[in-house]
Amino acid sequence: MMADRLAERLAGRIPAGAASPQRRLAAVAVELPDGVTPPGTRGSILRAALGLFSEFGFHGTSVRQIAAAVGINPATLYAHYPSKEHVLAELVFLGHRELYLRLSGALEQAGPSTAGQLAALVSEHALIHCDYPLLAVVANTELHALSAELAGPALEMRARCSDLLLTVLTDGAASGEFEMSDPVLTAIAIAGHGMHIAHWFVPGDPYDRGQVADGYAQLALRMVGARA
Amino acid sequence: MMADRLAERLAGRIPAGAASPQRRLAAVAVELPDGVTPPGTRGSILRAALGLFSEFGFHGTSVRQIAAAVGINPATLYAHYPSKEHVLAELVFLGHRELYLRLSGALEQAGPSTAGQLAALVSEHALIHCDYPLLAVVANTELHALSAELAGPALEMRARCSDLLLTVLTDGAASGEFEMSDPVLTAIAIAGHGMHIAHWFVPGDPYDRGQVADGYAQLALRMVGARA
DNA sequence: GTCTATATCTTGATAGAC
DNA sequence: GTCTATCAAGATATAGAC
Repeated sequence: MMADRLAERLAGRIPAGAASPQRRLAAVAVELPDGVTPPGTRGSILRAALGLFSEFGFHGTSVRQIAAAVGINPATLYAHYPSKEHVLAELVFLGHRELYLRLSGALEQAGPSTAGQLAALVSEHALIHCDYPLLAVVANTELHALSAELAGPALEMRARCSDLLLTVLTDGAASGEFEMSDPVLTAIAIAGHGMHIAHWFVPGDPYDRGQVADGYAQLALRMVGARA
Repeated sequence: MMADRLAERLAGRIPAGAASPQRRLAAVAVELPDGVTPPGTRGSILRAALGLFSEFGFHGTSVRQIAAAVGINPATLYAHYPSKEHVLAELVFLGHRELYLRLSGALEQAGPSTAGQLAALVSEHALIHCDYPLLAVVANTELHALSAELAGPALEMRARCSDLLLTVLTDGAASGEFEMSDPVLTAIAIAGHGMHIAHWFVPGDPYDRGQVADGYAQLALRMVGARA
């Protein structure tokens, strides 16, 4: 089976790449969605912080490390951001906004069947976590390091994303297209899949993004008891 | 629907308890498995560190904070542990060992049908995350803060746990009891459910631990295409 | 905007009395 | 085992020259 290597990697017996087996995520490429990276040094700071925060966490990363990764003096960072926390806040918000935009876009393009809508939602959810695993890990696991004020805008986006999924599930249950013993528990389980992907996915090893999206969409349809 | 409050909480509109909505986990009770807590001050340190690490992370918690929570002088901690990292290492290992012990125990008590074995494994996996959410969060999200040497024993336990699940899934696929397009991807998705529970579960709000275990077992059986 | 230099504070960990 | 006292390093952030 081609996926044997992945099973071994997930069991911790094969580290992804040359890294240690207890890394927080398997991916390495530092990438931000198109059109959202600020120009110049500000953007460089954001990308460097993304790489470091995803690997070592917010509290495990110092301003000096970020500056060194960018190739600037630590003091220069403060010409672009008022604090280290504000750098994290921008990343966390970017991640959540991108998620909402892509999920709502996918839902708009889906047809009228709730099964199709669910598949579109779950596929897109998987794809964004394949495309931006570092951003997803930072947005999700470092959100708690923000003050309530700085976390607020991201939480608003998160709430909207939850609503999208829950609406599709309850619609499907109401129309009889789905058959679930507990729509909320099912929604929770499906929503958890995306974040998990960000931790283990490495492009083409052994799956590509499309295979992951299809696989999880199929699983979700089974979970909701969609009539085949 | 009774679970509406949970949906609202997960969307971030109702914080669990009085805490901030961006907490890393919803639970609050600091608990360690029976018979594993060291006696005296060493045990108090472990419990205090568990509460703080789960909330603020390893790098977000200082030795002084741990000592203050225990009611001892910071220097006293070093009479029981050689470093802060060693406190974390003990927690991480305890969590992983407990998981392996309970999973393998559940599997031994299950009958010969692979569907029953899967249900037993998934139920137990859910239950332990309901019972010890703080320990689960620390064991999983702070493992990366350990050196390779200190993380090793926990990783060994983790590998064994992965094997248990993957064996049941491939057995079920071989016997025809299950029907999956991709057993590895399915195993990954099912394994991810447990950790997720540790983040959102609060006893009785609105589910009790048994309902969560049953719900996830049912979902897993659907995911593997078990013949009803 | 970027730098040098530094203020101020907190950190993990140790020495040594009791 | 627990304390007081403290060290040395690293943290975030600022002042001010260019």
